[in-house]
Amino acid sequence: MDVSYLLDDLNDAQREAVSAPACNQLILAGAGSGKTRVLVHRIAWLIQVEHVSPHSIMSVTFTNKAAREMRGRLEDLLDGNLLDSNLVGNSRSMWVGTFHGIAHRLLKAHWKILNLPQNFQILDSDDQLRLVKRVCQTLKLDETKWPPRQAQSYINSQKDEGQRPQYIQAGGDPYAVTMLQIYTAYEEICRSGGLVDFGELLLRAHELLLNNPDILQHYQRRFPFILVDEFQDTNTIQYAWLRVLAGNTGCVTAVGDDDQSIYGWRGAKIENIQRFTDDFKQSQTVRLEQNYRSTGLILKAANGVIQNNFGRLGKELRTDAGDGEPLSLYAAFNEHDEARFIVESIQQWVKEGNRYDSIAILYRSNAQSRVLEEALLRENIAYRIYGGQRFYDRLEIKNALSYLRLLVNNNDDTAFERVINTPTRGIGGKTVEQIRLFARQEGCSLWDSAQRMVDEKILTPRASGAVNVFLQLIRQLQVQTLESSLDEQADKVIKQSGLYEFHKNEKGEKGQARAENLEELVNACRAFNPNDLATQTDQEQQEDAPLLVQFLDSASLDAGEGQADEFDDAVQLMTLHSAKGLEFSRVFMAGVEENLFPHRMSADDPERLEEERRLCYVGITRAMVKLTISYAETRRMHGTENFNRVSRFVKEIPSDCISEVRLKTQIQRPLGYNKQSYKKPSNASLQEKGEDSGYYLGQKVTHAMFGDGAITHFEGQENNMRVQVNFVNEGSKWLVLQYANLQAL
DNA sequence: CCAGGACACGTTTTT
DNA sequence: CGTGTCCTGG
Repeated sequence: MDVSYLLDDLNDAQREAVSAPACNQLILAGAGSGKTRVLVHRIAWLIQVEHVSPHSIMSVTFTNKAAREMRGRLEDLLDGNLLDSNLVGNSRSMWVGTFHGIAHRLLKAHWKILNLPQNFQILDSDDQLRLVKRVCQTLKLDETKWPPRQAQSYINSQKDEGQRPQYIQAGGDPYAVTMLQIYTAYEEICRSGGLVDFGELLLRAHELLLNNPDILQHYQRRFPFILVDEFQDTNTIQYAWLRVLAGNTGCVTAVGDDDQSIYGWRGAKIENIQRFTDDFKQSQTVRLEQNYRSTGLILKAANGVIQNNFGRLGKELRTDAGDGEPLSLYAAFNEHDEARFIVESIQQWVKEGNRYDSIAILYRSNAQSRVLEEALLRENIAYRIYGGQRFYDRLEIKNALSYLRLLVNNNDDTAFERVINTPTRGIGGKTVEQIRLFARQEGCSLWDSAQRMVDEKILTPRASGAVNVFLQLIRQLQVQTLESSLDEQADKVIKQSGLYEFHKNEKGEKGQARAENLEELVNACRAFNPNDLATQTDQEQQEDAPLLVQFLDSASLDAGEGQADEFDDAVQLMTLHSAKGLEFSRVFMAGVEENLFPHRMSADDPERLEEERRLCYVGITRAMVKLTISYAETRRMHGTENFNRVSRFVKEIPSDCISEVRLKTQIQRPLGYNKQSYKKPSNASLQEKGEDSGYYLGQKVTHAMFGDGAITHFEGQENNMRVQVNFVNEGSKWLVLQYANLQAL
């Protein structure tokens, strides 16, 4: 059998990883080093050379997008080259999915032993927050003192750490005591209502294996080969689950990059990748350091920055490509100047024959996008913002899905509450509260409670009528869509419930957009094919659930990225976090200033600072051809002017990689402009400070080394006072007044 | 029900 | 400054 296609076109390190005889393997894959390719070829190698049945392989990712890509590329590779068609068919029996998707599947298969209802509901973070709010109300907690959001994140981080409430020691700490109280009550509601949040999926999947030796043994035999992508992003419970599942016999291939670990703040443990070789015995480590994405100078800059981190597993990117253009650094006066500069550079780049969609503008925080958008809008440049609200999280979509969920299961209280008065049908909060109360008394669902309150005439005639209309509507839809296809079903539901009209009539462009999204949902239903799911169905599952149920489950676990509106040729705007995994010919990193990047909140904790540095490394390595870094000397944040210095990360870039962009015209900042922006500073006026010093804004001065210039900013007081001077020949500089020895002109 | 005002808040985000 | 949330009065 000719398997050369599996190793052709790979470099030495890649070949070593693909053909490794070792059981456990850690693949440290630098940015742009062909990671997915290696992973896919490794799986194909196992199947074709090691004769591992696809049935025995599990491949785990973090996002559905990654899972889909993995399966797609694997099928492409195998379809073209596998002669044994039996194996091709079998490749579908491999499990490829997200941690959550696979956990969900385990819970679905073993619902009985887990004491879950067969049709347990998945709570997304929105549902979860509503529930936490209700718990706080029930416990009569002051919402201002104990914000439900905080409680929610407490619960989630406890679950990420594998902590059940009964094992948490609150001690005498009133914060911990209250949080624990909420957690405990929340969990009780979830248990009795058959509700499972995202963290619970992982926690239950872990407990399932831990507490049931026979089930564990079954899966250990079934999956002797496990591959995990983005291993540096695993959290405590995911790592624990993997260790249990692998046991002493399973072979784990972990692919990741400790230098790209940027999700510590949501529970990811970089330690997991660092301790892999200790916990998974006799593993071999392969480093993929050859980069196929960026020019030499971009990589040199990236390496220069990341080498300032301690405790790295060690890796240095290299390329056969030439140096390329140096990085550019632009010191803007303020965020508007920065945006203007970026837009002009974009226009220039496009004039040189490049497309808009080869460009990305990356920033640390979402708030930065507004000014950039305005500048793009002014010049009529199409742009797309990544990572806004996700499709299945949108209000109108959640409403539509709630109707569908009610059709499947009348007793779905979360869905019931959501749509009983959406669109408005005269059922107010008081009526709903009564229904809720009665349900609690009788220990029944909201649906049953509502039905009985109508039947037994407990409600006022008016409320009763309205509630009955709602109950009838749902029943009617149930009957009418019995024979319908999924998309017909969705279409009928959104139209006949009045949801479509309701959203369409919302004022402004919002109505239009929401109506379009609802139509898009129908399209998504039409396109839905359970076989496309990254997690496949197989014989172990007793019987296939109805299509609608499968669709709803997949909607709960998938952001629905495909449904986002995409422009053809647009500049891409996104945070540095959402840029991970992507690449662009031309990258702008904006707002690279102290206090913004690294963010103020991370600056004094060394570990968090290192994570910021990794984020910077991620940003730099997105660029293929040209990287431009910019920062603003003045930036308006939260309504006040901030004077930030260039980020320490810029100083970590070797100086021969980067060239500073000079202003095209000197005295770019007309003094009137500056004065204007200083008209309304609050009491501690900067102008006053300036006057204290004997200098004034706009003052022409001369400096022994830098020549002539004009004062544009003041900062600090007395001995620490610094002034910013825009020099005719040297550009703008901050100087400590005490030492600068300026001469007034 | 909804418009409008007071008020709080202000990294990063997937499932 | 800007946005989102909550509350109130019509």
